[in-house]
Amino acid sequence: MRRDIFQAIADPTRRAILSLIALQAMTPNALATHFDSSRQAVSKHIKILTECKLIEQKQDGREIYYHFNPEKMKEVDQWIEQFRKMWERRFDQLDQVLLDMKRKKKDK
Amino acid sequence: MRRDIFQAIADPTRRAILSLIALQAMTPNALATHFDSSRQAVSKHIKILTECKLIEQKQDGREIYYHFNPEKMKEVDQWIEQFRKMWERRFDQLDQVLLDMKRKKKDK
DNA sequence: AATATGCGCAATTATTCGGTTGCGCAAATA
DNA sequence: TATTTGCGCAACCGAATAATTGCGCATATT
Repeated sequence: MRRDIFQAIADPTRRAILSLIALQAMTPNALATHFDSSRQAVSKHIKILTECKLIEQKQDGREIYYHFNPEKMKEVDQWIEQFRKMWERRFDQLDQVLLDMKRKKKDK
Repeated sequence: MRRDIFQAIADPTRRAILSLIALQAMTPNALATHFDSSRQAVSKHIKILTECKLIEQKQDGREIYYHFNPEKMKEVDQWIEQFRKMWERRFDQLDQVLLDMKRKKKDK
């Protein structure tokens, strides 16, 4: 059973769940109203998200509120980090091109 | 056939391929030497990465060099963006706590 | 020209995934 | 106390995945 964050956010429904929960903690039933699939289907997604610590539960009577855990999402950000400099560098290069164009224009 | 970036980076082998190619464009054979699985298995991953534009091919004789496309990876970063403020806010709160502690210490 | 190499494609297979349905249990409500 | 409600768990099913194997086709190399 692979249960890492990348596999967790691979599913569009789970990404939607995360976006919703990030705004406000919700119960499985409340979440399910936002989707076409059944409560159980949503609950399965919730289980996966919980197992990889992207969300956390907090019992309140018979209701369970699921909260978003930003710290875990950081891990994705950290993986992206190795590539970030590449598109930023490309941006710098574009800046350079624009500067060169300006210079040429001035030289005319 | 779902072919979005999130599904593409869900596989650990594909993530490794991306990390390697980001450093230097490579051929399928060169890539395959880094993994236990066969060249064909690696080629399949390459195909998926190509289909969702995370990498691009450049033919050179009978060899095909695959390059990393940072622009596409940006899309993941943009999705993460909606959560970033949450862990940054939490960081701010920690700062606040530290400031409060300092103040209390001074008051003593 | 004959052989070797690099590669993509197609068929096959075992495993995983996302979904539904049915169940049982505890908490709320009548 | 009887019923309803919120929820997790287990069994099952079809579709998708990841990997292997075998093939054919170009481009190099001999």
